[in-house]
Amino acid sequence: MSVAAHGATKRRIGAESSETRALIIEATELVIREEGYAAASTRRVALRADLKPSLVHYYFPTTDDLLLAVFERGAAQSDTMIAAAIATGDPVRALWRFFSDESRTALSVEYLALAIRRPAIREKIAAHSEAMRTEQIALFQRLIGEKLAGPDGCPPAGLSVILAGIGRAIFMEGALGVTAGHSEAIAWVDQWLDRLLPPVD
Amino acid sequence: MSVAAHGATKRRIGAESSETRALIIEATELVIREEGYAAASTRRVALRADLKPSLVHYYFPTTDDLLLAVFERGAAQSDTMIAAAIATGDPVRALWRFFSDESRTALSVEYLALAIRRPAIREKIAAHSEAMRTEQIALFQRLIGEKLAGPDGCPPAGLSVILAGIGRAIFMEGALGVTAGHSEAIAWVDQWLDRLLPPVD
Amino acid sequence: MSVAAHGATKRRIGAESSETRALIIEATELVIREEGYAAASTRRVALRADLKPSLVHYYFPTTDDLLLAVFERGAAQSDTMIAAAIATGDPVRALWRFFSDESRTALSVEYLALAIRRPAIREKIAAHSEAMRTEQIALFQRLIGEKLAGPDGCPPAGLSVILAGIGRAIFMEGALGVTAGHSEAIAWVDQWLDRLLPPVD
Amino acid sequence: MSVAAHGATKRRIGAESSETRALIIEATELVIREEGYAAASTRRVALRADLKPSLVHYYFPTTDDLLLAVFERGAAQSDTMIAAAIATGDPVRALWRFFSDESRTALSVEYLALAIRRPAIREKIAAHSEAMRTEQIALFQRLIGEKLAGPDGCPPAGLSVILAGIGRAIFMEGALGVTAGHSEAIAWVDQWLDRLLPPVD
DNA sequence: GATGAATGAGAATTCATTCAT
DNA sequence: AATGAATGAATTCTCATTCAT
Repeated sequence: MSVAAHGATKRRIGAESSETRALIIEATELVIREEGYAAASTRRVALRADLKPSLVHYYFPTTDDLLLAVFERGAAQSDTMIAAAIATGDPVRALWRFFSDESRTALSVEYLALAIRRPAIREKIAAHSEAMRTEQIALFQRLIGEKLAGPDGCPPAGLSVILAGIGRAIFMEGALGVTAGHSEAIAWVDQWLDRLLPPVD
Repeated sequence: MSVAAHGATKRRIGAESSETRALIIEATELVIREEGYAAASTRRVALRADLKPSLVHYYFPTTDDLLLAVFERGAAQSDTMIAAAIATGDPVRALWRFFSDESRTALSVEYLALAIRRPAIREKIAAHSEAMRTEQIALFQRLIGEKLAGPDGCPPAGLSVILAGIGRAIFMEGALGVTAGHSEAIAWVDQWLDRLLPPVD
Repeated sequence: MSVAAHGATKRRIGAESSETRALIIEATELVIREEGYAAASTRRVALRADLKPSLVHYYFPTTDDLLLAVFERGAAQSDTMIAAAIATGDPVRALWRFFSDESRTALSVEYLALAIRRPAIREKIAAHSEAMRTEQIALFQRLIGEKLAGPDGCPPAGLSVILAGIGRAIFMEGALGVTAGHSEAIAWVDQWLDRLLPPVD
Repeated sequence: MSVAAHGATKRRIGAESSETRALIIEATELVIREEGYAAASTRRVALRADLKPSLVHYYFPTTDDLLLAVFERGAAQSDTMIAAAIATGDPVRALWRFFSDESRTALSVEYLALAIRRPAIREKIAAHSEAMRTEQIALFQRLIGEKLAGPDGCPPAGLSVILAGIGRAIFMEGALGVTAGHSEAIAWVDQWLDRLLPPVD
């Protein structure tokens, strides 16, 4: 995710490497996580980071700049986690676990809401989602490509959508306090994956 | 305390039937749909409805009151659509169609985001989600209860979560412009349902 | 206090005798007592009286009309209490007791604040204060007129100011939580009155 | 948590020394004096100071912050005046003069009304009143402590309450236009003080 | 690098008042 | 006698952003 590195779209004071910059991004993510994206204002971020509001603007001239940076950092972390999952001996199940309970999911819902309101960010989010999807499809292709023909089988592309969708649904409903059917859905996915990818013991 | 003869106890200004009231709710839903729930401010709603902001407050003293009314109307519409789906000869597939492409889904995502931030509304949304889920589980139980044992089978409760989750994921990603894997996921669900509930032709 | 009776200054719907009218006045005094005069708005009064806001305006076209009516009722009650005090065998001490702990004092502070903001009401309050003072001076004149010459003595007019002032000060400070010196001041007044008006036993 | 290096912890925007800050406080006091504490709104203060309302909020985030600052400045001025009074050769009479005609009294009544409604301010005002009282009691103790036994005598603590109470009453009534008995009360206090503290000529 | 000052816009309410029925 | 609807003004507060130092 070196998307921002080449940039300087307008003016980009505050080197990418600045500690203060990192502090601000960290604080922003915290605010979003705790109070929602709508609360990610210059003021509140500054308060949380124990910095002056002006300093936030010094590093991130516009709110979009800030939000974008936060998203990019989050996306990079997400990428790292996914890469780690893929690097395990059982990538599909590791991904499924990532989708269904990783704390990243909380943020991804906020980003989604954010995307609807901020065109500048929407693009980045869409690009990142697309890239993740493409990568996963390739992975699944390698791993279960030949299973497609089975009566139970699923195209790799579909599998990615299905796992991500069910995982996110469980998280989102859980946030609301709705849990009926969750354990059944999880159990079904587990068994389904067992059929698609018999666990090697 | 028989003082309350004139009865303003709950100040339900603007009878449920008021035209203006309906107009405001309509405008609010439009705003939410187009600009996200965070945009549902008195001002913007009034602008869209071509009314004075004060009038919006006359009918809905607080923003929560307004948002709640909008959600309730939407939930009622949703209920009607679901009832219609259930009343068809093929309720499961009708529901799946409802989940995956009904325009209601757009709003349901906004409501979800809303619920996370507004406790007053969260309760209502959670209650409604829960009720929908319960109803669907009962329905699926009746229709596919005996299929549970099959190798492909799925507990009714899980099925509700899975269909809703995949449908919502497809819609949400679609809103972002991400579509990879969607048709494959839809095709898979269709075939899966064919196995669970062989279509009667 | 039949000041308002002849009136009809603008329009005076809602006969003086109406029960609803009395209810509104009662509710307004309650609101003022509990939340201060600034809270005495049409809405809040209506809420407290469990009436529709419009009805309050029906009886009291303007807020000044309402506030005036409330003050007048309060002044009348105050007058009654003072008359009762005077009718006792020991009018001066009864008055002193009235000044120093009657719940009326709470309201009188609010009315004072009110007077500063509402010229229409200021006049009435000033007139009432003046009348009370005049009446008391006459009373004190009758009772202690001859004491003036004593080394300890006090002109009747001054006595009225002094007793009212000390009483009000004790109440106002008490509302703040400041009580240092209060019991000493009260004791002093008691002894002073004993010297001015030896208690007849 | 050594993060707080840059230190915005308490966000004390606008150093105590700022000219604008002083201007706002000055304007607020003027508004309170002329229109009562309830009129001390952002808008009106800004108007009086010929500043934008936002700027007032920049210096005083909440109305309580503003009101508190104004009170504190006033209290400081009051303290200075009292200190000056005490420093004269005849502190009791100087204090009595301060109580009965200093323009500060006008504000102190407003503050009192304010204190009843604003808990945040109440504390400060109560603390200040208490401190003033304590200081005066000590002073009076030193000056007239031995007079306590006299037939005319008054405990120092009571004296403070009495002088302040009568002074404030005269001022408050004066503001309403009521003056009957004032000169008599003042004359009586003067003579009383002469007996308690024979003037040294 | 960093920061204080300033500002215009907008948000959520509250209110008094008017009017038509 | 009573009431629902409507409205303009005010209030408190939050925010993004600009600018000068």
